[in-house]
This record gives sequence, structure tokens and C-alpha cells, in this order.
Amino acid sequence: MSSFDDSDAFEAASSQSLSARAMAARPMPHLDGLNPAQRAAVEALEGPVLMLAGAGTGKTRALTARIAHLLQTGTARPNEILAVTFTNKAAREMKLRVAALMRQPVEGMPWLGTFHAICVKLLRRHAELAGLKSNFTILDTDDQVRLMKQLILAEEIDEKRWPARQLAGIIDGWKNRALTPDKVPAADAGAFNRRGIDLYAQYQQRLRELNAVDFGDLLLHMIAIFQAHTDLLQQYQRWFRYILVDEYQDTNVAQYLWLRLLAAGHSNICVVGDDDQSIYGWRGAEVGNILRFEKDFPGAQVLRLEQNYRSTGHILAAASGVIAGNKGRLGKTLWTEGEDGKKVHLIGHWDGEEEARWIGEEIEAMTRGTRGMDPISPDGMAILVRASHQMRAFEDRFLTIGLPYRVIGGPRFYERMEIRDAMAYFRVVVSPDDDLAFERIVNTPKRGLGDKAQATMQKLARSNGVSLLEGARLAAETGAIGGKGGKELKALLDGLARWRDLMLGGLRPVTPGAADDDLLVEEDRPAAERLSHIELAERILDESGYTAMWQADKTPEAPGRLENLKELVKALESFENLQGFLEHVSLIMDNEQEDGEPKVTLMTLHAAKGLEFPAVFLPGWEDGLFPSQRAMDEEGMKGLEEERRLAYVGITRAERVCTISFAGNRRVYGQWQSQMPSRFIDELPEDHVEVLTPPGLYGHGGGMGASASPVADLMRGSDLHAAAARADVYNSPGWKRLQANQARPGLRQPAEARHMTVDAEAVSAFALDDRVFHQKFGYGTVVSVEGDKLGVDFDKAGAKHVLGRFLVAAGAAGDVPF
DNA sequence: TTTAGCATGCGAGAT
DNA sequence: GCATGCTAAA
Repeated sequence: MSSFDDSDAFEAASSQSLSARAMAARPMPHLDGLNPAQRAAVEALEGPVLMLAGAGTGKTRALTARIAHLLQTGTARPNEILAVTFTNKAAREMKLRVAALMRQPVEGMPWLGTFHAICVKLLRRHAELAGLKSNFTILDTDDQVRLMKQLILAEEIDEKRWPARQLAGIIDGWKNRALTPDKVPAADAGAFNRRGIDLYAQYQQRLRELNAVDFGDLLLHMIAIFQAHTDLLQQYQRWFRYILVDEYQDTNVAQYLWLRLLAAGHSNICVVGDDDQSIYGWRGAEVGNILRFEKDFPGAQVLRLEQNYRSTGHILAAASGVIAGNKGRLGKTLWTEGEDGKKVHLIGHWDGEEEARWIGEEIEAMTRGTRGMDPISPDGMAILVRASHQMRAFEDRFLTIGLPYRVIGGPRFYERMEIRDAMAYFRVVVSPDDDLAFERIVNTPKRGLGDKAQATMQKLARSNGVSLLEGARLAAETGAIGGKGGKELKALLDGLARWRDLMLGGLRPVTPGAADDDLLVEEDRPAAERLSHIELAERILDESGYTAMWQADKTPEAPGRLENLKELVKALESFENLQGFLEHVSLIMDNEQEDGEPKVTLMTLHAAKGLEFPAVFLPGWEDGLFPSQRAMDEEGMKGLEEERRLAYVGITRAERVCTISFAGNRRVYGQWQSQMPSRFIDELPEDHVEVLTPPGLYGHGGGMGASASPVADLMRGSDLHAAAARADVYNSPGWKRLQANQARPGLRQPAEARHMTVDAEAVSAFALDDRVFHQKFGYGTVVSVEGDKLGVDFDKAGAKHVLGRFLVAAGAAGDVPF
């Protein structure tokens, strides 16, 4: 608590408060142009407020205006507002937009940030109350797993049965639900039984010994501190007079508890979110938090933002139609004053490659202007996929046709191996007792220090109660590690000591095992006498042999890695020292740089939340892929509803044109599979959908489309996707005749029932022992007939289940052009 | 200690 | 199909 005295944050801007008179005279530009609902949300400052903001309804605008309003009216000072976001990007953007609204830089706002950044700040102040030193390190997922692996190994548990990564994930889940080891229900340990809980407890113990926390701990420690020290909690309740939370539907239990503690005094808590866009259940988000808000905070005002400024009428209607299939939502009706625009486009393809080819062509056409629309720049187009491996087909295709694209959410800069290695070097220099970092670099590059040598270091460190680095020093000095490895180890240790010495300015001799606290007095030394941290970083990478390691590497990715290292050094420029940089990196992960060329964006549906594009492509709408089979298997109805919200998020990203597509065949893990159109396609309201027929596909592959597919589709009675499939390649005279002979069932069936109600007639074209041909699998013999699903023993590809629609009778003259 | 070769398993990914 | 991570052999 003593740390309050030297607090920057609470001092800032606390000198004068704005008088009511000043406020009356002040213009309120931040209110300009708000619609009535937004304005109500901005002006309802007191008490709990739930701002239910549908997609594209100007949520961020209202939220920032609300902050501006709090400030402009003098209701709160910048340091009295606690504004929480999930991502650093969102926090940054909010700061910028508030500043723009205020027409002046917003100094202060020290408490606008992510849950984690704010908790780091708080926890550094009160670390001792959690049994930590204020310079604790923050472990990322990789460190966590490595630590867990050590524990599992020490326990002599079969690592195969209980992989460290999986256990780390389970512990993460517990932390998301605010469950400390003593609170985990025994039944919850799952396959790990009590053992998992024991390991969790041990893991926490190790973290304490390492003076480290993981992301989940940041919240949990603060909750524990607040619960144990009510006086402290009350101070913060008084300080944070107004609380704002963005994306409330994404909060987990721990975040919810933390907020509830802080808001308990005044209840001036305004949460903003959209239950229909809750898509992060798998990482602990609880839709329940937003659904329950009115109960949690009695007297809450619920304000709905429903006027959409992004999408056309047809797109909104299609999205609404899909999301209406969900139960347990608060309910909103999006509307627009804009025009209906284009109907949502729907198209079926033969396989994934063809889907990619068609979308590539469609993008080129749209760039020029097509389907009666003005040209759209590739910058305004996005392809949103369910799973990142779907991106490959598009990347391949776009590379061949030379269509520029960018991928969002690939492996992140700071997650790449070389960057993590380099940063581990920095970490050891900054904190010599960062065992995990030392472990990472001790044999990178190879120094002849394998498992055996490292075990020796570990043992010495343990038995002497010192850091791993000290253990290594002991091992080297006592000759416990000798030979080539010992020599190399000495060189590394000398290097580390030298670099640390350089960092500290070389004024003070570095005693072995010097505490990190040295850093706290760094300011005492004249800057001129210190080597710049950038030069230092370069020297570390050179002298350690790390750069040389990649220069010697002949694999194709080596040059890229060296390039990345250069970028890393460049990134150091905006920081004062290595420690500041490491701090930043542990919390922030993003790196996007752009040249000016217009590019199509390729990303996952998850990554697209909050973004908008004039033209959006939604490929891969096939049951099992989207909705994901795994989501449905593991979470049942709950999982399906989250997938449906994902569909809703996808459609509502589109401003002017939204194109949904599916493929009949797809290679999944190297195996060809026939795919069923997504049940979400059946849920699209037909009046707002236009089924496209791709030109230029006729004659493609000759008879490959000559399957019974239209028949099967029609018999299944699914209107839209049948039409889409029919409009595709299946256009031979043969099946037009078949279509004409088939009566269409009038009623659409519920999606769930669809798979059950297969009409045997539809596939009567094939019988047991028939010889058939399949585009991908080749020739085979029918071994089973189950509705429209056939078991076929292919001559080359083996036994498979395929839909009759993708088979041709072999031997029928003219049917088999291959 | 390093490496080649085989088994395994696979969804979204902020902090 | 591919990346990861282990075992066996050099």
C-alpha cells in the first residue's frame, strides 16, 4: 500500500476538477451525430448499464463518446475511469478515438487497457500481498508448457498419457473459471483425476519459487488480494469511479469476479457487448455473464443499439435469419436506413481447389466491377475461413494467379522460434535467475550441452537452492560438466556476465548472482556511460553465436529468420531499455507492416470479429467443417450455437456483398472426403439469397459432374443448397432430364432431421456390386447402400463412404471420360 | 549428441 | 498432408 505514495497514475491530472460552470459552457462535439440510442447510452452515466450493441451499430463510437462525455462534463477525471478491453489493439484504438473526440491529447487515462495490462500494473504494486516480488516475470504459453513438462517428468508420470500441453490447457481452463487448486471440484479433473489437481498445486508452487506468474494468475492474484484486503479493495473502488468494459460477452469467470469486486461500491459499471457475437467459449468466455448482467447488477439499464450502419438490408436479413436459430439470446433486431443491396450470394463447387479458383476469379472480376456493382478494391475484400488450414488452398491459388493477399493471424512475430530464442537471451541478461529462458538458450546454438549436462545443472541448482544459471556455473567450475560442453558453457556464462555488465553501465562490478534489483537503480548512472540497449542486443546475438547459427543454416527459411532478427533489433528502438521491451512484448503481440499494394485479406472468422469489408467471401460452409464437428461433439447444442454465432459474425462483416460457398469434396488430413453442405445454408432465408451459376465451368472435367447429385439433393428436400449444387457443374443434359422427372418436395425439413430422412429412391441408381467411378478415388465396387450413402471398395483408394451424387456408373459408355 | 525415421494427431488463439 | 515429438541408431 505504501506504493500509492509514489503512484504516477493517481497523481496525474488530479490537481483541478472541472466546475459545473465550465462544463455548461463547454461545447460537446463528441455528441454530434449520435443517434438517439447511442446518445442515451452515452449519457446514462450513473449506475449499471448494459449496452447491447449489435454488429455494425457504432459500438466503439458510443463507447468512446461515453468516455469523452465523462471527461468533458467533469464527471470524472481521466485517472478515475477504469476502461477495460481484451486486446492491446482495442485499447490503443480507444485511446486514439477518445483523444480525437476531445480534440486534444488525452493525458492520463492510465487505467485504459487490457484486463491483463491493468492487472500487471496493480499486481506490481501489491506483489508482496501475493507472495511475489514486484519484478515478477510473466510466462507465456510456451514457458508454461515447459514448466509443466518438468513437473510431469519429476513426478515420473507417463508423459504420453498426460501431455504437458494438455494439462497446461486444463489448468488454464481452471484459471479462467477462477478455480485455485483447492477449489477445483474433484469430478472436474477429468482423465487426470486427482493427479491433475496435485500437479496444478505443484505448478503454482513452482511459479512462486520462480517469482513468476502466468496470464491467468494476473487476474487470480488480484482477486485474491482484493478478497483478503478489503481496505485496499475499497480504496480502488473509490478510485475507479466509473468502469467501462468492452466486449463483455467475451469475459470469463475470473474477469467477471474481478469486475464485480471493483464495481461493488458504486455500481457505475457500463458493459458493452453483443451476446450474438460471443465466439470465444473455447477460451473461457462465458456468454452467461452478459445474459445475467441484469441480475448481477440490479437496476441495470439495458440499452440496445440496433441501427446498423454497415451492411445492406439483404445481408442483415440473412444474418438475422441464421442467428434466429439460437435459443438463449437477449434478442435484438438490426435494421438499416440503407438500401437492400445485393442478395447474399450462394454457390456450390466440386472441390476445395475449384472453390479457391472461382473465388480468385470473382475477386478479379469484382476489382473491375461485376454483377452490376461498382469496382471494389482488393483491400475491401476478405475471405473468412473457419479453420486456418483452409487458407492454404487460397494461398496456393492466389500465388499462381499473382493476386496479392495478406494473411492475418498466421504465426505471430513474437512467437517465431528465432525471436523467442533471441528474447530468451535478453531475458537471461536482464534477469539472470530466469530459469526458463536460460534453459531455452543454454544449448542454442548447439554447445554440446544435451539432456545429461542440463540435468547436472538442474541438480546442482536444486540442491544449492540457486538459479539454474548459478547451477550451471557451479557445474562448469567444479568440472561436473567437462570436455567440450564445459568449455562452451564457460564461454556462455562469461558472455552473459559481460553483457549484463554492459547493460548495467559497467560502473558496478557484477557480483555472481546479483539480484535483479540492480535494475531499479539504473537511472542513477549517466546515460552516456551506458552502451545503448540496441548495440547491446546486437552484441548479444553476435557473441553468443546465435546469428552465426542461422547464417550457417542452409535451409530455405534461414534468411527469413535473420531478417526477423534484424526487425527485432529495430523494434528495440522505441524502448528505453531491454527490460522495458521485454515487458512490452510479454503483453503485446502484434506486428503488421504494410506496403501500399492493395491486397485481399485472408483470415479466420474469429480474427474477423470487429472488422468490416465491402465484399466478404465465406467458403467452406460444409457440415463438419462449419459447423465444426469437434465443436458439436464436445459441446453439443452449446457448441452448435457458438458456431452459429460465428456464422452470424461472418455474414455481418460484409458491407455490400457477401458470398457463401461450399464444396462437395474436400481433402481433409490428406484424405478425400465428400462433404455435406452446412446446415447453416438451410437456415439462410431464401428471399435474401441468390444462387449463382459459375460461368466457365461447363465442360470442365467432362463427365465428372455426371453424378446423380441433383436427384439426391432434391430428394433430400433442401432447397438452397440443392439449388446451389445444381447450379454448379452438374449441368449435363442427362440430369436436366432427371430433374424434370423429379417432383420437388414442398416443405423444408429441420436441419437436425435432414440426415435421418434419406430417401432410398434417390440412390437407387446404384446397387450392391455395381462398378462405379469416382473423380478422386477412381474405380470401385459398391459394397453397401445406406440411404444416399454408399460404401464403396475402391480399387486403389480402398474402402470409403461416399454420396451417390459423386459417383458414376462405371462402364456406361460416355460416362467415364478419364 | 545428433540425426533420421516413424508414430501421432490435428478448431478458433488474446493476454 | 504436415508438423511435432519421440525412439533408435550413428
